[in-house]
This record gives sequence, C-alpha cells and structure tokens, in this order.
Amino acid sequence: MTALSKRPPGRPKDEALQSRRQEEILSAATRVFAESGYPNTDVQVIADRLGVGKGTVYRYFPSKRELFLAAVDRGVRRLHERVEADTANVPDPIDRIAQAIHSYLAFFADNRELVELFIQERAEFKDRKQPAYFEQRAAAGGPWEALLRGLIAAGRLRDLPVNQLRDVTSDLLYGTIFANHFARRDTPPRAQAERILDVVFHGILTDTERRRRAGAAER
Amino acid sequence: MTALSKRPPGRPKDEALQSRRQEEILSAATRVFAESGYPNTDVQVIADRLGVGKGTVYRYFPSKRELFLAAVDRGVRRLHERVEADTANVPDPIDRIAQAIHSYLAFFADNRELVELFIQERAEFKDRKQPAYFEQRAAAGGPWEALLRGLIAAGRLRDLPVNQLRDVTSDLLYGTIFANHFARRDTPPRAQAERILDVVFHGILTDTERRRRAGAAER
Amino acid sequence: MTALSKRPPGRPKDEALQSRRQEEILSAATRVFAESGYPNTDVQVIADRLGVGKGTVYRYFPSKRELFLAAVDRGVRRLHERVEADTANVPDPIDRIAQAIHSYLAFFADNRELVELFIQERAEFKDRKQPAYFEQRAAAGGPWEALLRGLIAAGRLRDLPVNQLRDVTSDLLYGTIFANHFARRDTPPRAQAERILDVVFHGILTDTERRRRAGAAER
Amino acid sequence: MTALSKRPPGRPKDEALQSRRQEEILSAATRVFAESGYPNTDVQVIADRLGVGKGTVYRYFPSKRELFLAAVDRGVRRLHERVEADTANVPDPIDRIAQAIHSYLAFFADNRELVELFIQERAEFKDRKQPAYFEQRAAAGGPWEALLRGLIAAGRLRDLPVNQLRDVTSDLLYGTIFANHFARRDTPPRAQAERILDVVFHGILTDTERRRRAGAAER
DNA sequence: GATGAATGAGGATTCATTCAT
DNA sequence: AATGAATGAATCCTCATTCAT
Repeated sequence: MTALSKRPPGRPKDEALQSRRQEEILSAATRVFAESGYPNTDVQVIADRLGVGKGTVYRYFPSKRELFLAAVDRGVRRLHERVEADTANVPDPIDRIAQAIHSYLAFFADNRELVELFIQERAEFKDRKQPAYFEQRAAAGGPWEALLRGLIAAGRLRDLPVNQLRDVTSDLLYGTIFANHFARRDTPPRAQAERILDVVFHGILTDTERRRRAGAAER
Repeated sequence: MTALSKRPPGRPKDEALQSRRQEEILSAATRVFAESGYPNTDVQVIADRLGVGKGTVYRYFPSKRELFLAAVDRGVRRLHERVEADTANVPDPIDRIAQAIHSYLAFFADNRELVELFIQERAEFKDRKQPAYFEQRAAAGGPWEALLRGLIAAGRLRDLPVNQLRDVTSDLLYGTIFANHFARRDTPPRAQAERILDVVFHGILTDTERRRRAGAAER
Repeated sequence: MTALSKRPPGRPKDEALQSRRQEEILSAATRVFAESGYPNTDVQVIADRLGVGKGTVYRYFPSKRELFLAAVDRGVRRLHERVEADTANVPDPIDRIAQAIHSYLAFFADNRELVELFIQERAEFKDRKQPAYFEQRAAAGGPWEALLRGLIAAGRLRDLPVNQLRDVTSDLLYGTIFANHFARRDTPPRAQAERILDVVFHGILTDTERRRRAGAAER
Repeated sequence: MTALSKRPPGRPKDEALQSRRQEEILSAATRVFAESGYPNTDVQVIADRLGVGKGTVYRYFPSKRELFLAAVDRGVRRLHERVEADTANVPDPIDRIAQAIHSYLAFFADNRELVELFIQERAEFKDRKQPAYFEQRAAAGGPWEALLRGLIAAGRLRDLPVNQLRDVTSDLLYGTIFANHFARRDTPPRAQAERILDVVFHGILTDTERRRRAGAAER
C-alpha cells in the first residue's frame, strides 16, 4: 500500500498477521505430525501447542488434510530455497553439485521431522498424483540438467544419459535421508556429503579393476 | 496316524490349514494395506477379499496392528530369501554384488506393494525400535561386509571404509525403490541395475576430470 | 430299569453319564461365572476348565443364559437341601430356627461363589419375574410360617405378624451374606449365627430401657 | 469481571454449565443403568434420554465404566447426606438410631434404582477393592460406634460388642433394601422401619421364653 | 457324540468438523 | 475474530452360536 493509496475505512486487514499466524501454525503442525503421525494427530494438540483454540486452526486451514499438505509443501519449498541460496554463488559447476548435496543433507539434518512428513504424505494421501517432493524434483530439475549437459560437453563428466546421472544421484540422496532417519544415524552432513561424493565421483572400483573390466568388455 | 492308533474324539486339528490360512491372509492383507493405507484399511475388506468372515482374520492375528506387522515381516523375509537364492551360486564376488542389486530391484518390481508397506510401517508404528527392513539390513549385513573386505584386500575395490561402501550402496538402492514407486517410474530392473552399477563402479567423472582433481588435491 | 424290563437293542443311553456331565459343567460354570462375572465369562473358558470342547457345553445347555440360570437354580436347590437336612432332626422349634440360621451361614461360607451368582442373576436377568432365590424363599416359606405360628400360640414368641418375623429374619440373613462377601468378612459361621440370634432373640435394649420405653408408650 | 478487565477472546468457559451437565448426565445414567443393567446399556441411550449427542456424554466422563462408577458414588453420597440431614437434630441417641433407619429405608424407597446400581457395581467391577457402599459404610461408621458406646455406658443398650450391634443392624438394613427390591415389596418405609426396630430393640422372644432360656443357660 | 473353525451382530470409543457465544 | 462445546460418523474388536468333520 503506497502512501498515496486511499486508506479504506475501518480496521485494515492485517495481511502480515494472517501469514505470520499461518506460518506459526504450519510450524507447530509439522512438529506434531512428525511426532505422532498423521492419523494419530489431534488437531486439538496442534492448537494446544500454539496456545490457541481449535477453531482458530480451522480458520486458517479448512481441514486437517489441507493443513498437513500445506505443511509438506512448506517443507519442500524451504528445502528448495535452502539449496538455491547455498549454490547460487558457487562458480564451478562441479563444486555446485557438491554444494547442493551438502546443503540437501544439512537441511534434513536440521529438519529431521520433514522426513517423517514426506513418508506420511505418501502413506496417507495416495491419491495425490505425486508427492510434493517429486513434483518439486521434476519442476526444479531443468537447470540441473542443463548444468550436467554442460559438464559432459566440457568433457568433465562421463557421457552418460543426463537422466541416469540425475536419477542415480537424486535417489542416493533420497535413500540417504530416509536411512539416516530410520536407522537413527547421526553422521555430520559434511562428512556424509564427502563420502557420497567420493563414491559418486570416482566409483568404488580400483583403477586396476576398472582396466580389467574394460579389457573383458572389449573381448 | 496308523490304523491302530485311537483317533481322538471330535474334529481333528488341521495344522496345515493353519499356516495355509495365515499365508493367504497375509497375502491379501499386504495387497489391501498397500492399496488403501493402514488407517484407511477396514479389516472387513481384507476378509471380504478372502471370502471369509472378519472373525476368521482375528482368529489368526490378534489385532489389525499385528496383522500389518506380520505382513511387513513376511515381505522383508521374502526379499531376503530372494536375494540369497539369486546370489548363492555366483562365484565372482563383484558379480555377486551386481546380482544382488539386480535381484533387489527385481523383487520390488514384482512386489511394488511392499514399498508401500515399508512406508506405512514407519508412518504408523513409530514406536517400533527400528523398521523391520532396517533390522533385517543390520542383521544380514555381516557376510556382505566380509565380501567387501576381501575385495579390498584383493585390490579390486578402492580402500574405502567398508561402512561407507555399504551405506552408500544400500541407501542408493533404498532411495531407488522409493523413487521408482513414488514417481511411478517403470524402468526394467535389468536396465536400472546396470545404470546404477555403472555409476557405483566407475563414478561419474571422466578420467581427465579425475586426474585434474587429483592434481588439485595434491597441491 | 428293573431286572425284568427288556433291555432295548443297541448301545443304551447312559442317563447317568448325562447328568453327571451336566453336574460337572454346572459346577465349573458356577466357579467361572463367580470369578469373572456373567458378561465377562467366555463359554470357552468354562469348556477349557473342564477340558472339553465348547461345542460340548452347548450340547448340554442350549445357551450361555440357560447355563447360567441352571447354575443359579442348582445353587438355590443345594442351599435348600442343606438347610432341610440339617434341621430335619432338631426337635425343639426354636432350636430348629437357630440351626437353620447356622446352616444358612455355613452353606454360604462353603459356597462363597454363590453369592456372586445371586447378584449377577439380578444384574443381568432383570426380566426373570423374580430371582430364583426369592422364588425358593416364597415356595419354601410355608412350613416355617407354620412353625412360627405354633411358637406364638405356645407363648414362646412375641405375638407379632408372622410375616414380620419371617421377613426381618430372612432379610437379616440375606444382608449378612452379602455383607460378608462384599466386605470380605471372614467370621466363622458358628460365631456369626450366635451373634445374630442373640440380637434377634433378645433385642439390643437393656431391660431397664425396655421398661422405660414401655412406660413412655403407655402414657 | 469488572468493566475494566479485558475479556479474553472467544467463548468464555461456563463453569456452572460443567457441573450442571455432569449432574444431569449422572441422573439419566443412573436411571438407564438401573433399567437395563450395565452391560446392556448403550451409552447412546443415555445420550438420547438427555437429548444430547453420545460424544457429549464422553466429554464429561471418559468411559462408560467411569460414568457408571460416578453414578454409584453419587448415589452413596446422596444416601449419606440424607441420613446426616435427617438425624442431625434428633437429640436422643436411640431416637437418632430409629430415625437413621427410617431415613435409610425412605431414601431407597425414593431411589429404588440405586439398589440396582449397587448390585451391578459388584457384579461388573469385582476389581474395585470394595464396593462404594461399603467404603462409605466403613468411613462413616465412627460416629455411630461412639454413639453406641455411649448408650451402653448409659445402661440403655445391652453390653454387646459394638461391632456386633453395628453389623447386625447394618446387615439387616442392607438385606432389607435388597429384598424389598427383588421381591418387589412395597411396604411404606415408616411401617417397615417400625417393624424392624421392634425386632431389633426387643427381640422376638416373649419374656417367658427369655427367662426360660436364661434359666437353661445357668444350669 | 464331540470338537473347534468360522461367523457377524453388536457396542465402546475417537475426533474432525461445526457453530453458538 | 476467537473459542471450545457439541456432535455422530466411522471402526476395531469380542464372543455367542452354528455346523462341517
């Protein structure tokens, strides 16, 4: 609202308040859903956690389902923002990949409860065409594919299908955060990122073994 | 029972019936849970699917919860058996790894519903110390670690911590089946296994890039 | 069946076996019902206690309800028989009353579980015109009323309505066995009978007080 | 709340409503439980009787069991209050006893359904250490024992153990209300109290018979 | 006759959602 | 706007009874 616009009569709607409230509710909801699971979560408990009435939660989200999905979407969005922010200023493309992997792991180390939400989304809302996470992954994939293509053209990455590169890496990360969570692993993100990168970049075979297999393949 | 042995009065217990029924119920339950999700599954539906009464299901499993967990455990067991059977006669250890990866992917391609169950187990039964899948993974890990150690000693695998090798590979597979399922990918297991192995064995960098990075690291 | 009667062809029905079985079942049922209460009692448990199949119980009693009521009726009958037997040979009528009271208390001391059954009968089967106990009490009351009338005529009992004498005494006994049971009192029947008789026979007032009240009443 | 105090947002809690509702529910529950018996009572019926939803009943009492026990406790409390109120201003201790007995019988004549509840409590909740009625009886017994002791010291009551006096009287009353209820007797409490008191105060023997027995005892 | 496998009606309880205050 | 009292649809599980063997 600029200084020039006519201020309407009566108490102005406080839009900022609205979205601040919404943010608070989503934050509390994320924690509670992660702790108790979607079906075992009472909306009442979320309200209690916030110190507001149950009706208030319903003023901001029309149903438990919408509240949950909004919490998931918020999580996916925040993940994306984090990775974007952390990689924006990394000049070398391969370093950018490395940084993205580290940011990803660090984000989930800081937001363990989101792993739960992602699982629950899938367990409860099988009707959603695709989980929010995968929608995002598909949507945000373009720039990364371009980056990979560039690296192949530059002779820095092996000439594999871009899809393959992307899927293997994404799946590995995805599996890692699940496994971290389920097996209650507590590896620091930095170390974990390095180990993953070492394998993804160099593979697990020794040079000798690689040559042997290359020879075998030729024959 | 010989002709001479006194037949006890009344209807004889049929032991075979017991376990046949149990198996049938678990199979139907797996499908229904996967389709509808644990909380949305009415035990009545499982019974209907089998053409038996609800009470019959409860004769064999004391609660919906136990039924579900038994279905999960059965799935984990069958996965393990499949991988065991497929790898038992592969002489070369590296081929054995490759075969295990292929079997794993093939198993889940044939039993898509199990991915759902694994998710649901985690979503609903957060109290279980660890999901059945991870318990199994920990329990069955020993032989694979020995195999990896042998390969390192033989100079065929890079001298990385065995843990790292194992976790990265396992996590990658784990992430793959989830992603396959969620993103509704339909890659044939054979092709998918090859792509994964290509990356895991050789990494994604070109030889040139590897040398460059090695040089950079030295300095 | 006399020695002269023609034995019918085929295996003779073993009537004695029938009623022995029935008796066994009632005995077990009495215990289990008393322990667990009617609605919480599984017919299965009664069968287990006897080491027979559930179906067998149903061969002898058409329903859980009938089984329960038969157990109650058996209890009432046995109480009656016990009192009859114990008092039959007591010549003096007042001694006979005293003996009846003692027998009654002794019977319930020996058959605590029957108190439970009487309660449960009333709690569960409010449709029965009157509990079995009270039916019996009404049916068997005649001889006792005659006895009381005789004692009044003989100037040994105060000239009170026979009803009053009977009801007060019966109610006192009835209340006593309930209270014994509920308050887990463990007074020996002999002592308890004596205390009751002392009050019932002589009242609780001193002679002085009785005279005082008699004087007051006259004025 | 003064004009100045800030009224908190939202619908204010109505404390009075709470306890009014609770009382209404207990009253309806008492009637329905008495009519149908605990296990045959559907909470829905209680709600219907009140014209509220089933959920409302559960808002005030966490389970059918708790609701029932609260109804019993309320009954015991009301009985106690009635007797207290009726006897408080009776100066002569023996008259006080007489009044207590009358109040007790009158209370149950007015609240027949409570007899049912007491039975049902015992039949269904055998795990409660002691039925509410007996807990109350033990708890409230002290003053009465003191009163009896005083009367003995004053030479107005026979020198019998206070326990005996109390138990016999209590048991008689207890048995009376049960018998009234079961045998569907409809004696007015005033008349019934008088008959009971007549026996309890003076006993049933004639003076002649008492002397005879005293003489016999001496020899 | 005896048995126990199968059944399904019945009932307690929960909790998302509504709406009067 | 905010609240929390009220609601009733939804669902798990039990167990008396039946009946094939």
